[in-house]
Amino acid sequence: MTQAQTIVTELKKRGYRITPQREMIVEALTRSPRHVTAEEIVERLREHTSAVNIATVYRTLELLWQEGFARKNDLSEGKSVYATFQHGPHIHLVCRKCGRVIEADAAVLDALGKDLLEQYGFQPDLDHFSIFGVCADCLDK
Amino acid sequence: MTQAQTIVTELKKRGYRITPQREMIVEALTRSPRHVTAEEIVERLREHTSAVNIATVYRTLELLWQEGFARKNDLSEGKSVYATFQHGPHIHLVCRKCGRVIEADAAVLDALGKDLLEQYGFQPDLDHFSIFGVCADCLDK
DNA sequence: TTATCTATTGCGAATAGTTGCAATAGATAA
DNA sequence: TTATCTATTGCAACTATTCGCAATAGATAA
Repeated sequence: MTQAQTIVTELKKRGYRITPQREMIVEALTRSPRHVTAEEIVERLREHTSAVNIATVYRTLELLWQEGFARKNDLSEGKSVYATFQHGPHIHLVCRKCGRVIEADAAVLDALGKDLLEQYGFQPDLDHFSIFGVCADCLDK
Repeated sequence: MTQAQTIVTELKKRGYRITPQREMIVEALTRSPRHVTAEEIVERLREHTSAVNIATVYRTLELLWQEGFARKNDLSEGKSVYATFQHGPHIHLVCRKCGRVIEADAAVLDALGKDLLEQYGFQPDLDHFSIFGVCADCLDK
């Protein structure tokens, strides 16, 4: 069973209807080795089939995010990127001076995740996570 | 010397030109007791003077953020909010299920900030910070 | 003061993402 | 199967934000 099939089955179990559009979007997302934007998903689908409307792609990605099957990430590039969990957890350190994105090990967030759960009962999404700030190069200047 | 004057003086010292628009935007931002959107700034300014263009407001807020005089925050409400440092540090826990925003003490991030600086030379902006996840109520369901 | 240089503004167009609504089509039960 | 209910889609309009470019106006030096 592919990852896409697993997700679709689980969505159905949760009461969502399974449409060809949703199947194709989930398929495209799970096949992506990296983060993708909604626009990229539409382009990829256009290669195989008559286009799926971009509003549907946004709605489906939002659904997948809400249901915990995808990560949503704002890299401050003016658009959101989405991904499934295939590639290992990591966080993005985004420099607000030069815009550079450093990939850091998600392990630095372990303690934070534990605290938030214990103190606030809040389960944070801590992989594929963005933190804004100033990078080493820009600090020197 | 007001906070607005301090910021404007410092901007000038860093080589930026001081325009009436920038002065008014900084003034409006520092007077705001809460987070504000670019649109709210424009409305506030319209009360006193002929309107400042919204593109200028966006550009100025971006500048203030880059220079470290303002926080920029995405609450996943479809718009960014900005604030200065007058009100104490806190973080937002945004539930991706119900959209609820919980304000948490920024102290939970102290250890993280230290780690990022030591391991990556990265100085993160950790007050007025958003973390997405699932809140206690939605976890129960 | 005045001239000069170029950063900043305003405008309108472009991009990213969302939303209301009527039409379509999954899912369920008969 | 077929009918029914309503979730989902597509479309077009709308909101938030950015960008290119010509006009304007701070800052500096003469």
